[in-house]
Amino acid sequence: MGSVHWQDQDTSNCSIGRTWDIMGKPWVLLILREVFRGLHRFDDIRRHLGISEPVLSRRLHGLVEEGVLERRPYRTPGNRTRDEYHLTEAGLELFPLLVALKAWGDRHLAGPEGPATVHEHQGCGRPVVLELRCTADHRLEGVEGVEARSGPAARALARE
Amino acid sequence: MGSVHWQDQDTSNCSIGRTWDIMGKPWVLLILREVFRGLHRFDDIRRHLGISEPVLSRRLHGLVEEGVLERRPYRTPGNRTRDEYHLTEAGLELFPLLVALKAWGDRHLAGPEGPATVHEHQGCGRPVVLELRCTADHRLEGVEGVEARSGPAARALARE
DNA sequence: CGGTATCCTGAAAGATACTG
DNA sequence: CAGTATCTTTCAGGATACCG
Repeated sequence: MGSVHWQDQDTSNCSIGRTWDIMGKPWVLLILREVFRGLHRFDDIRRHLGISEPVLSRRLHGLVEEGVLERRPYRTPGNRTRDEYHLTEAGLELFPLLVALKAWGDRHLAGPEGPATVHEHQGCGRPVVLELRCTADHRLEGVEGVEARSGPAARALARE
Repeated sequence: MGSVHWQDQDTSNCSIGRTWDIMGKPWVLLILREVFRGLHRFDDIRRHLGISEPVLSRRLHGLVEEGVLERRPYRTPGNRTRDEYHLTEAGLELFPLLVALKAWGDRHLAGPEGPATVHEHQGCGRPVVLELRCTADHRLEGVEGVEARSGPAARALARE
């Protein structure tokens, strides 16, 4: 069978689209930002974001189901145990996504004062940046130099 | 008190929120994915995504306005000139964002066949990856080792 | 405090028809 | 081909009330 022409590929099975199906819902990325910042409890997140309870509840459930967050029981003295929401291994791997979002915003949308938060390498104290490189350790300056090719799961686009 | 619609919330002080205000709208990232893939014309994008014309039109206008895309006139023989949509400098800088999205999806949501597209370093042929490092060139393995601190534009959270 | 159930509402996606 | 205008409809977020 002939190879699929690159522009006729069906993108519905694309990883960007799939990830987007989870992360693209309203509030999700903002919720994750708060969890990365160290907020783990329902009401803390709710108050910081100004999100309504039902939506926050729904989103947290969804993220637990997707394996991005996990419940972790805790109890404050005198109260029954409750659940905190923490990032799973998979969730922690979303950090670059947030960094990418933040980096672009810092560069193109920041106010005159600069960013509200900075990420530093602990100990070293230098700013953290995202870098594109290949596995042979060549640094890439941007999209030029990158070639997109059909992968194993490429499918042809259905004709109309 | 006037309620704040979720898209009008005060994200003005956070780069993630600001970027999200643009990129978080439905279809936007998928549209950009197509443009990065080399699709530049209205109908091509429309057919590949299955998006409705009014929405595509609105999104393209928005992205032009935000400085992410620019119109570039072209003409096919015998027809009047039309516009293609191309990434601006700022738009090209969104590439890491798409890579981050794709990388996470490849790792956590891919089917058994693997990814539908692969990005390679041109010439070298090795896969392209996104790496977190600090400006002193220390490679970071993830969020551990990253310290988030208040930046110049930090503001206190308004009391309720 | 940490949610769930219900209802209401509005924004925005899609279908369709039309235009240059 | 590249859109715009209009209309309909759906869906999801917010308010509110309530429960363990």
